[in-house]
Amino acid sequence: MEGDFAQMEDLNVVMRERLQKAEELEKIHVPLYPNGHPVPHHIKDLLEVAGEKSGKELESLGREYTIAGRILAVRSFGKSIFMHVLDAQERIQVYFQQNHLGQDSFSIVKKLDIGDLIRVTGTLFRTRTEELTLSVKEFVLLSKNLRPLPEKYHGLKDVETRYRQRYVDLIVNEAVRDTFRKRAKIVETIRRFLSDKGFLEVETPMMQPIPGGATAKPFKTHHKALDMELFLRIAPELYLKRLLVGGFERVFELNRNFRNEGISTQHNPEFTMLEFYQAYATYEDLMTLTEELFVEIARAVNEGRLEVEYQGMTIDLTPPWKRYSLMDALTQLGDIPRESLENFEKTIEVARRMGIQTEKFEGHGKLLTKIFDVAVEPELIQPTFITHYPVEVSPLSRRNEMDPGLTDRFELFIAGREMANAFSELNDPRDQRQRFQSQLEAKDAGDEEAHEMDDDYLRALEYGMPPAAGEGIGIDRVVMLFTDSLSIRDVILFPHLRPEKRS
RNA sequence: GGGCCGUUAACUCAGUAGGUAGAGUAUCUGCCUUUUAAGCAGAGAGUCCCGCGUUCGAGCCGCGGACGGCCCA
Repeated sequence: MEGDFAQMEDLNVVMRERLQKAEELEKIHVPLYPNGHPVPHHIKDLLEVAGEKSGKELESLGREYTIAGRILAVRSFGKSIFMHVLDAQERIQVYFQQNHLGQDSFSIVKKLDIGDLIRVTGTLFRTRTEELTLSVKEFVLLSKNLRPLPEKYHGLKDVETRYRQRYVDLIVNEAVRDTFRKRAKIVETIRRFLSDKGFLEVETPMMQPIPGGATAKPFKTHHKALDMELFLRIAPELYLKRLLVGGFERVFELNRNFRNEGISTQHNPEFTMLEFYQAYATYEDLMTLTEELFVEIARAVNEGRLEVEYQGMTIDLTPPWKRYSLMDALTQLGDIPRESLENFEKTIEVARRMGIQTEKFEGHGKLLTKIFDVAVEPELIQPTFITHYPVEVSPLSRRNEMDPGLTDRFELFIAGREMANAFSELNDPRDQRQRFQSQLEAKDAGDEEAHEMDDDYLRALEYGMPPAAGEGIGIDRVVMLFTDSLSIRDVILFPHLRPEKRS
């Protein structure tokens, strides 16, 4: 194997020296990548044990601990060496002394590099500056570093490198580790919240013959053996509602969707979505449930506080949140006179004046939402539900009983962004068929994002779907909110980037 | 897709008027047994993103391209 090292590319001077050092270690029978060295403690445990104990108290304990981690810093004196070691949660200083270890062993310590993974066993004490430190009695090199870590003080800043080599970003940037721990905590909280309420977690197809449940451009793929076209899902919605027909009354799925659209600070081609469906509930029930869920998340990751600092704004999640119908939002928050939105012609005029591009296939309802996106959405900093979207833009939502041109639907906005979309579900197969039909007409007129006809979904509805409400929540955006992240790429471990060019 | 900005040593960054590149960290050598951005002395390290052009001469100016960031659609 050792010969292969020579084949590693772009060997700079530092790497060549590390390789040489590694080979010297092998020559004196120090394995570079051994296994079978169990690690009974975490640094966190040592910090807990030490607590406020004085150096004397610690030394009188005399107890030995074994931890493992990555060397982050080395301060070497002639016959003693300090290092900082980082494990999955914490870091601690370790101290090697020649007269404790013996000359042979100490000469190996001197060959250790920043970036190496080591296991150390020793006792706790405090230095003159009261820093908790492990005095090493025994150590094992667990994995040799050949590629130097970024600078210890400024760390890794280059955004491109941080995304491409997230492993390095995670090693050197504590805040990044925190963000992804928080992300995990949020996901865990959501799962527990729903499962406590009797929701069943399910997995439905990511590869779908008909991409449905949302209006978006799909990714296309191909199944060789079946010689058929498949699409990566843009939403799990229609499958989850088939499960309501099947008799599960509460289901959820928390997983990836794929949309073949532009990339921005708000959009990654694959993103994580929660969708849940509850039989016998309405969209109004889900507004309350959503408030509850966000409170639960805040309790878990925001030290229980309902005020979240986001990009200099203070967002107050205390329920109940404001509610406006789309039309009220346009007139009251957007300051657009109601008369000028009452029909298609007048609304086109408003859109033109605001510099909004319109397409031939877009009707009155679509225009209203486009005006909303420009005039109202960015202003919705505090959590706000916008309700009663037009049927035209809601092909899967139940009609409002008072006004059949509108739907029993809401979207949730926080910090000027859409966070959730929910509605009472359309379960009348006759109406659903007509809605699909008008989507097909929009498609023929050039709307690439129009919904497809899905005959099996209609067949399912014909068996009878319980009245229900369903909701989708963009998990990446929720994580952005709670981690004060400006870009979606900061909450996705490996965001999509163009391929690195091979030099 | 459009606009603006960026790309220089492994990392963080300087770079004079256009005269073939510099610091700190990291690395190596020497000294050093409680340091912590350890210290002191010395050394090595570059496809200045790529290509073409202007020029006696380009990291720097012009054009084209790649990748990335932010904003807009």
